Order: sequence, then structure tokens, then C-alpha cells
Amino acid sequence: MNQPAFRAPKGTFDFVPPRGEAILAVRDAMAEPLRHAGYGYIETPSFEETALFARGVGESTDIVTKEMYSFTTRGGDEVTLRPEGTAPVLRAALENGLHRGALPVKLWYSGSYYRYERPQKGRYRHFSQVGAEVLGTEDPAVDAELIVLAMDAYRSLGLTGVHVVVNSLGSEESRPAYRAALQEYLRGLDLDEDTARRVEINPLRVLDDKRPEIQAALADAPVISDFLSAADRSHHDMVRSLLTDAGVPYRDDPRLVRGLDYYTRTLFEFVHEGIGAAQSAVGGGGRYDGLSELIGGPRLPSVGWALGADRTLLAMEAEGLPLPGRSGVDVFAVPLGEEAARTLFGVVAELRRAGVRADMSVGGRGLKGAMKAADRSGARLAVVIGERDLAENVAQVKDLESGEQQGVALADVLGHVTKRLASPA
RNA sequence: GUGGCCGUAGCUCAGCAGGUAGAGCACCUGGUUGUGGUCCAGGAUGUCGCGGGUUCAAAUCCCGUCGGUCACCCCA
Repeated sequence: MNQPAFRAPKGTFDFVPPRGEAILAVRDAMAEPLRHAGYGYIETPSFEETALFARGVGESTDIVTKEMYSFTTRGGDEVTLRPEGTAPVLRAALENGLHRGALPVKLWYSGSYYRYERPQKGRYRHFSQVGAEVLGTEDPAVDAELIVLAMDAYRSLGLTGVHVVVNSLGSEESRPAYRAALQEYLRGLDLDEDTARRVEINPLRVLDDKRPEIQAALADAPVISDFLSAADRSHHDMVRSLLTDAGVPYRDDPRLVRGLDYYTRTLFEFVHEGIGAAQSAVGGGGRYDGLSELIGGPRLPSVGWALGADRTLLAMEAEGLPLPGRSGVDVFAVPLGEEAARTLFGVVAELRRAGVRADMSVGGRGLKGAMKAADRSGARLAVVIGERDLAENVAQVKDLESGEQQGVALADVLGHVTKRLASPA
């Protein structure tokens, strides 16, 4: 194969039509429930000071230790392409004083994220997600609300294989006791070097290890639920019962932990089986009551999630769902000759301004070729003009499904076409 | 960072007891000097990923390299 001079960087890929429309439609579908629930849109830069992630996400996480796209600017600043959205959004909220107004502050966002990893199915160096954060309340209702909104989004895309898994990691008060107990248990196991190190740095993440021998060794490990304070327990119970009230089934997984250090209490993941053996999460999130203080802000208990747009598209493809997103036109103009092309150019512009999705054949193709293009465009109607029509000031409007064609005065094309499109095919 | 598999036309792939490249789909033209979808006829397109080796001869065998992909660790 003739190698193109340039290709997409390792771990990245392009969305070309019709998948291009599909990924856009997925993002729209994820945002829709949020916009209807009073969430405001926030947009932050694609990169931040490296220290924001180091402190916010956690020095001991894999994200920070080996997966960040970091570089030094010409001015000597250390910056990093954002590996996740929560820390930047919280930073922006604090910087803009959003937390000084009425609480909670509900925000949503959509954009690109970057992690320097070895790519595989569903895991890329550049990915896109839609996120939502509710800042400034401990009310379990918002934890549940977010989960419900996410499930509504998945359902609106037609997905049936997305399941919610929930857990509670406990508050800053109760988690240390669990951490210590787990650590003690893990130290008693015969573990490989890397895992042993992880036991010392972040023992909870060992629970996430997928290797069967590790999972077997964890069978008798202490469980977080035994360490939850009364307040933590009632918070978690409330979240779960609200989910039940909202008709959202969920699964408890006391082993669920996630790769970011800032989570407290509620933790959840949206899983799907179709996106590769290694990863099953199409979205996830949790509560982060201490993150604001970690990055120098006031106490601001909050909860949020991020849904992976490209992973969700993979899940849809795995379920055999048709690609979402509509492109194409309703009307396709076919000119015969230069004079007709000039006339149709104006007609098409008029149609488009009136809100009719329209395209026309260009490049001086023959009638047959132009009609073929009309057919491929998926348009319902073709507007054909040739010399004879020009002389009579008419256009031929052809129904591309039935093949019926009728002459319409040039001045009436817009009205005629609009009327035809308004009636069902 | 580690391992498996794979690189042939725009796409999906065949060809591999070595003899110098094919199919389907897609695309273009014509059959129909003003009408698409079906049909028929014709056409264009490949440094067979790259480099080296073996051989009279390599898409085919060997080595290396690059790229892709899947998986591990971990994550959306």
C-alpha cells in the first residue's frame, strides 16, 4: 500500500462519516438529560498545570505516574493534557467563584482527554467524554440523580446492556480504618513486587486487580462495608433506595474501586460487555468530598461522573444498534448545463436558508452521473433543470422513491418542496 | 513496559509445495445527445509496509525494522 505521508498519532484515530455523525449524536444524547435537569455548560482548557493533576488525581495513581501527556512550555511552565475532567472543572469553579453563589452548582461538559498508554480496543490515547459534576452538597439525592441521568442517556441511545455497579468507599473519617485493615491483610499475602508496592501506596487499588490468582487471594479480604460509619451507611442506603425508586436497577460490588484517589463515599461505574476484554466501563464516577481542599479550595463536597463517548459508540456497535446521527439531505439538485447550474445554485441557496436540507451536483457531471449522485445522497426529491425547463421557467421535481416527476414554476420550487417534505414519505 | 496475531487495490480479503498479482464491493465511462436505484459492456487504481538475505527467480522462505491490532499491568 502506498503509505500516506502522515497518519494519526499512535493510539488515536479519526471519526469519518458516518461514524463522525454517530459520535456527535452520542455526545448530544449524553448531554440532553443534563440540559433538561438544570445543568450549566462549562468549558475548560485542554491542558492544565501539571500540579493540578498530581495533587488532585493523586501522586500514587497510574494516571499520574505513567499516563500523563506532560511537557514544559517555552516559558518553562509544566503543563499536562488533561487526563480527566473533574479536577479541571473544580479548579475552574473555584477560580470563577461559582461556589460562592447558590449551592449546589450543577455543571456539564464535553471534550477530549488524553492518556499516554499502550492502545487497545476501547482504550486510546485520545478519547472523548461527557461529564457532569454537582458541587457543594452532601445530599445523596444528587449522587442518585447523576446515576439516573446517565442511565437515561444510555437508554436514549438504545443501549440495553449497560449496568450500574455501586459501592461506597466511606468518608474521610471511616476510610482510614478500612485502609489499614486491608493493608494488614494484604501484607500477609505472597505478592509480586509491583503489587506489594501498591499495597503500601494505595492498597484499595489491589482490589481492582483482574488476575485470577490475586482475586482468589482476596477472597477473605476485609470488606469496606464493615467499616462504614453510620453516616456513611445511611448515605449509601439513601442513594440505593433512590435508585430503586427511580426504577434503575443496580448491582452492589464491595470490591469496586477506581483509579483516582479523590473518591469518597459513593462510587459507581457503568459497565458493558461489548467493548473489549480488558475494559468494561463505559462511564463512571463518584463522590469527592475532599478534592476541593486537596487543590487549595474550601471544603466543597461534590459528586460527578464522566461517560466515555467513543466507548459508548463501541458498545452500541457491539449491540448491533444502527449508527445514530443523521446526515444527508432531503433535496438534491441536478443541473443540465452551465446555465441551469447557475440557476440551481440560487435555488439551492434559497432552499437551505429556508431550512431545507439540500445539495446539488457539481463538476459538470452528465445527467446520469448527477442522478446517481442524487440517489446516493438519500434525498427524497430531485430538482432537475435543463435547457427546456429554463426556457419555460420551470423545474422538474422528481420523487426519487416513486419516480414520479412534475414541472413546477421556478418561483414556486421552495413552496412546493417544503409542502412535499412535510407530508410523510 | 511485556507478549500473541496481522501488514497484498479506496474497503473486505484470496493468492504462500518460490515462476514476477486476483476477486467481491466501491468508483468512473458507455449502453439511454434530458433522468437514479436493477441489468449489460468497458475502464482506472497496487514500489504485495520498509530494508536486507537465500535463489536463475521472492507477495510467497529467512532475518531485521516500522506500523496496526488484541491482550497483560491499569484505566473512560
